[in-house]
Amino acid sequence: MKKLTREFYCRDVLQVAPDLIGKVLVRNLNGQVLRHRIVEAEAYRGEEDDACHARFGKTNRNSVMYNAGGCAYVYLIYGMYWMFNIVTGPGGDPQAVLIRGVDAYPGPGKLTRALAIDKSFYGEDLVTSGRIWIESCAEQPALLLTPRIGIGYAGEPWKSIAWRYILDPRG
DNA sequence: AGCAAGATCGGT
DNA sequence: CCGATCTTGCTG
Repeated sequence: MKKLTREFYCRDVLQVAPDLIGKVLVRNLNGQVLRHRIVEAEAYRGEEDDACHARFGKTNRNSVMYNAGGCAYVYLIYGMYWMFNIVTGPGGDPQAVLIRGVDAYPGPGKLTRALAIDKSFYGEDLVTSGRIWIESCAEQPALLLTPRIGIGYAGEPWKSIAWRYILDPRG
């Protein structure tokens, strides 16, 4: 189990997002180390992606998406759930992977609640952080692809593109 | 300065 | 299907 490096995250989001499935999200909660396998993720790719938070350009909320890969993009949705994303790409182009589920906690709002991830993680660097990072696993598991969830506001083709990656339950 | 909508979830 | 709950960013 090796901690993922900067190079892993600095690739295009369409390479990183599927590669994150099966990897282990590690959270050090005041000395208690929680480890969970990532089972669901989605890619958000650039200002031209009509579902991406950067579709209107750089704003205060999404500014961290323009960083080089490896840091966290955390935001509040519906006034009560924190969404945990990982920025990808070489920098300059806003990209991020939304972590939508881990083994014990399916659902993006549930996993942030269980792992105590909140606004204080905005911009946290997963390459150097001592409280959250990701480790590699033995082998790349089989995946299923579907369109992204909860982005009905987006137009075509963005609404229908299969940029949601799920661990294949059949292995 | 005001307001509508949101990358969700849990209970009817 | 609907309400909770509050930040964001668009519009005027």
